[in-house]
Amino acid sequence: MDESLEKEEARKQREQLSPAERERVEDRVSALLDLLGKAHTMALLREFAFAEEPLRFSELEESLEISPNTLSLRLSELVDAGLLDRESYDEIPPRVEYRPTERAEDLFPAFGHLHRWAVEHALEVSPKSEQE
Amino acid sequence: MDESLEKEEARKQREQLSPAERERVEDRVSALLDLLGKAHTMALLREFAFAEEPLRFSELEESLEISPNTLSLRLSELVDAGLLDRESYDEIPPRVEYRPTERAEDLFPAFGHLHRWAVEHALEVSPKSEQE
DNA sequence: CCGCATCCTACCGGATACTG
DNA sequence: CAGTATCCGGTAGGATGCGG
Repeated sequence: MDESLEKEEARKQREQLSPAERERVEDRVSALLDLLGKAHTMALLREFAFAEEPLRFSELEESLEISPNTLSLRLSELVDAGLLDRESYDEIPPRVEYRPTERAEDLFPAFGHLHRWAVEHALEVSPKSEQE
Repeated sequence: MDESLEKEEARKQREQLSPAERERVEDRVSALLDLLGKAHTMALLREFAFAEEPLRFSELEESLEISPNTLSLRLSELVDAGLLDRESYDEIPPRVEYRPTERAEDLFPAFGHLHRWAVEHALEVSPKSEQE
């Protein structure tokens, strides 16, 4: 079975890290998934993943259906997390632009992986007798 | 720039899917991250990712610090999602074993990707005056 | 040993109205 | 335009105790 092989490799990868490092990394992953698991975060990042242009508050507010309250919160979380850069121009009317950081760009391929997984597998949310 | 290249590829990948399919896939990813973002879920799956043996309720209850209530909930969510199989043996004392499904095994490499990302990048949880 | 039932609290996220 | 302020219902998840 090459499941075992993959597992082996994962294990090796993992053991190359010192226990302290390993914990730090695992905490990071948890923190990341914690963030990604919040409402709209993925949808938000998807917008940025496929946009060439920086995006503005009201653009996002429209294209996703999300209350300004929550949008504001999510955006600042993502900025704090270092996944988005926020640039505000002091004009009238005010203009604020968000763009993904390199760190976020590095993350997008990982989404690709999840995306690929999702093409073939789904979580069984609907208890019908459909898959496999 | 090969960021653009990656983005290009992602875009292509994405456009090969019909709009309907695309939405289904994106919903799946969201559902997945929704689940993974919940408390303890990642820690739980990590246990299974590195275990050769099936795991039992009380093992998990100890190795992670999690109330039986929540553990039970998470486990059944994962079972419902088709990521874990639950096998209960009618013995005395009762024995229940959980093991990852193939679908979960297919997911673990994606974790590897996130793991690798986390080795080099962290979310900036400690924001001081270090940017700009 | 496994894990559900119950209770209880904290926080999340939506709606709406308002300000620089 | 880009948010903040306020209110409020829903739910997540910890603690505890009991049942199979």
